[in-house]
Amino acid sequence: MKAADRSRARAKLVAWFGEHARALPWRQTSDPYAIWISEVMLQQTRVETVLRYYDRFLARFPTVRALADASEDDVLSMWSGLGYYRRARLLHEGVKAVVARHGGRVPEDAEARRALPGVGRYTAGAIGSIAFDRPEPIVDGNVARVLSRLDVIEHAIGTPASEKALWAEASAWAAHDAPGTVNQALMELGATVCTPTSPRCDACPLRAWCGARRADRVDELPVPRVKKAPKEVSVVALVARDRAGHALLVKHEANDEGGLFGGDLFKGLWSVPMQEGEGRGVARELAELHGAALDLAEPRQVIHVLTHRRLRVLVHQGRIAKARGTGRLVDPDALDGLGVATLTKKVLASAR
DNA sequence: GACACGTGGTT
DNA sequence: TAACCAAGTGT
Repeated sequence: MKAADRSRARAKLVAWFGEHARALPWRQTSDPYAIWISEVMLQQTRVETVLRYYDRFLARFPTVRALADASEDDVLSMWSGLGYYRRARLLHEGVKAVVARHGGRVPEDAEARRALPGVGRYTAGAIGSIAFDRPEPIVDGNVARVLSRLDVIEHAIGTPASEKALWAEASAWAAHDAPGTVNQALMELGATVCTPTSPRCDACPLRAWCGARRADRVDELPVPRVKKAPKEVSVVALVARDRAGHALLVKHEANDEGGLFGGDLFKGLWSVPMQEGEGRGVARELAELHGAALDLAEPRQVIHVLTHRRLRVLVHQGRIAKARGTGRLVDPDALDGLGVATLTKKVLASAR
């Protein structure tokens, strides 16, 4: 888009945002720490979902120092159910780095911000523009869609050519007054008007400058990247209870055995013993490993879909007297305060 | 550069 | 209902 057009379009967009911006909690603050939290929570996650976590998380960890001083267990417990748990671990590392390197203040310097764990190009730009009013660009899924349509960018999303064009254009949009407002307005437009399907072009403040609309190609843009179908994986889970009905939970740590649960998946979270595989033999191994006795009952099935995997979990039941090692016996109805993935809750619910 | 990393809502 | 997708990052 030409600079003169962009200038008029920006003014129009900012005016539109002034009228139509949703009143979201992270828009009521200029605290860079609070904005950082919101940006990390919002990664690949819907606003409505984040609304259930944001205030609670900030109340528990109101400052950089409060979060830096917390245990990873406590951080993950407040993140429980939000998904992409590595975000929480990296955020925790990030605030610790802010304490260690920057005296507990989120750095205004762009390079210093970008160097923090869990702070990539997008998050650095979001904090910089929104909290510090610095002319730094952002490109998230919304901005990518808006700019792809506006400028008729035909390269598939995620390709180097597309990234280059989008960040260049986003830089031009942000290189003026009120970059934080401009950036948020671009995202808000993508979230509420320039939507993936059924965009409301009639209500769009930028329709006069939209190349896709002019060419009647709004539905063709942006060009999606090709995705592979999730692989189906069989998993055996063991719900072993003591006489009080408490179930054995073990902390999920990376190991060198590889396989589905040998990597970063659910790392640091508590779960019932699980192992890739199928059949009663695998269940018996799991039970033996943890000092439990396997029940005769047929396993229940739980389907849980991740981004790249479709998990078919067969939930076996067993009995146990005492937890070994780092295991703990936990009341399945009192999981608050524990970092637990939704999969674990589904597995426990299937075996009640 | 492709892939791993969660979950829930929408179509 | 299967597919898609939502304010990405790290390896």
